[in-house]
Amino acid sequence: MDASVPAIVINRLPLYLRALDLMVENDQRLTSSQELAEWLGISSAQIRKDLSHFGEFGKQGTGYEVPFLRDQLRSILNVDQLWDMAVVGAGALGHALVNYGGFAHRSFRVRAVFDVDPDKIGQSINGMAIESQTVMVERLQTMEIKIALLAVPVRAAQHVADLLVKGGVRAILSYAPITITVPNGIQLAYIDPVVALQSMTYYLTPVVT
Amino acid sequence: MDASVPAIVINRLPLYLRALDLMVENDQRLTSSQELAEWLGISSAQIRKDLSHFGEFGKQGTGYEVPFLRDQLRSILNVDQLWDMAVVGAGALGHALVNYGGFAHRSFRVRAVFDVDPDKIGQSINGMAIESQTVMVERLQTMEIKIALLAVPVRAAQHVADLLVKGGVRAILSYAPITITVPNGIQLAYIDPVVALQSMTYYLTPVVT
DNA sequence: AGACATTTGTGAAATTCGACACAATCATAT
DNA sequence: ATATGATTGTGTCGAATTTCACAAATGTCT
Ligand SMILES: NC(=O)c1ccc[n+]([C@@H]2O[C@H](COP(=O)([O-])OP(=O)(O)OC[C@H]3O[C@@H](n4cnc5c(N)ncnc54)[C@H](O)[C@@H]3O)[C@@H](O)[C@H]2O)c1
Ligand SMILES: NC(=O)c1ccc[n+]([C@@H]2O[C@H](COP(=O)([O-])OP(=O)(O)OC[C@H]3O[C@@H](n4cnc5c(N)ncnc54)[C@H](O)[C@@H]3O)[C@@H](O)[C@H]2O)c1
Repeated sequence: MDASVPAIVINRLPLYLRALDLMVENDQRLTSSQELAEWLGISSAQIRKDLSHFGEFGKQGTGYEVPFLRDQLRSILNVDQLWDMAVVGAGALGHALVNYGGFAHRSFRVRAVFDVDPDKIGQSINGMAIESQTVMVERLQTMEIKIALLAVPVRAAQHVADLLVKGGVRAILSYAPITITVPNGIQLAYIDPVVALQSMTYYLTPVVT
Repeated sequence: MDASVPAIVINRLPLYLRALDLMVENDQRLTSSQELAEWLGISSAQIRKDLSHFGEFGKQGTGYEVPFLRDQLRSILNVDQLWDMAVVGAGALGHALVNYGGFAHRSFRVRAVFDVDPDKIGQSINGMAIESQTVMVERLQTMEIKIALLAVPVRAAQHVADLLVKGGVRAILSYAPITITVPNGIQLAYIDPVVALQSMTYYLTPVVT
């Protein structure tokens, strides 16, 4: 039970939770740090140490009760509630995100979509109307949306991020491949496939041509 | 010039490269570890240390020549060549990936798309025909594709990954939210927005209802 | 009941990583 | 020519992180 748990530990918890979700789906009752470790490709000691920051969840000689540990992790990560999200940018990626069926059972749902393109505004995706960016700040506030997925072009990303913060958003997951600046206390994460790819090509032998 | 550079260092290099690409676009000639550090939100010493693993690229009192450093990073990361990629799974996400215009100028391009759905096979995305998964292994080999983007449902992910490896693919970027097992030497990375979101909600105050 | 096999939680050791601080170097101005 | 200001590359150290290893606890088997 630490005062402050290292971010690197927090970043692993969702992976533990993901593995546990799968086990619950398969009606698996018990697991162990070793089983989790093998599945995730890390050491069992690390898993035990990580969990020990938050309490004692296992039983010696037995391991962990899967549904119990899952609930504990959900509670720790504040995903024992359903979080409403906004998607900004109703382009190719925005469409995929709004239609994505993988959010709901993992504690998130898209409740609003915004764009600037007049041709797109008013259209609907998955039964949800695309709203104008001009009403975004106000809508975010009234809907009390705290999380946004940013799927706009690079040139608009910082501006939109500023508006999101103005609308009361507290966490932004940006798909735009550019560094964004947000006030202290606002959570920010990036998803950039090219960054992931370029880390892998380092280890690949270049193609001889 | 180390024998083996820590993976954590390698993972930062693409971020440096991304920042440098932006500077090149703005015709900026010179930069410094300090400027890069501010932009990326890390310390300047870290950037210098990271780069020092590979050589001396800067000039004291001046900093780094932007185009030169960019080229060096490209060379280090093996992205001074264009890598061909396959996309597997022509669903919502697969479509967005195939249409994505952000790969080309960052050293990647999608050259093949595979799916199992008979309704989708034969259709084309962005001028590229969706091919049957039954010919995938063979096609990967003849096209000498070494990188794949995995955008299939969870239940198919491990099976498709096995096929990719059989086809000679050496690096897989999986969007399926499940752990995949690959042989030693095969690069594997994941993109899971929910994992990113759940790390952020840890820091958010739960909504009171 | 007692022996045995497991597995947790955690101090301690080992390792990895990042921050600091500064000599060396370069450009520029006077 | 010299002084000045800026910035790199790196040795050193402290902090952060991971691994080790084991006592304690639990369930099972005979
Ligand atoms: N498509 C992909 O697979 C993919 C992959 C990785 C990253 N990305 C990134 O995600 C972002 C979106 O990609 P995309 O392929 O969907 O692009 P896109 O061009 O298809 O869509 C962008 C959308 O954003 C809207 N937009 C522009 N300015 C806006 C603003 N100020 N406010 C609200 N909406 C605005 C546009 O009208 C458009 O509908 C880009 O930054 C891209 O680099 C995309
Ligand atoms: N859509 C998103 O924004 C999003 C976001 C994050 C992660 N994901 C993940 O990406 C994957 C794809 O998501 P999606 O929304 O595009 O789903 P989707 O259902 O729209 O598309 C999946 C496609 O994969 C094809 N497929 C199924 N089995 C296959 C096989 N064995 N070989 C080849 N193709 C096969 C299907 O025919 C379908 O076209 C899923 O694992 C999903 O969890 C999607």
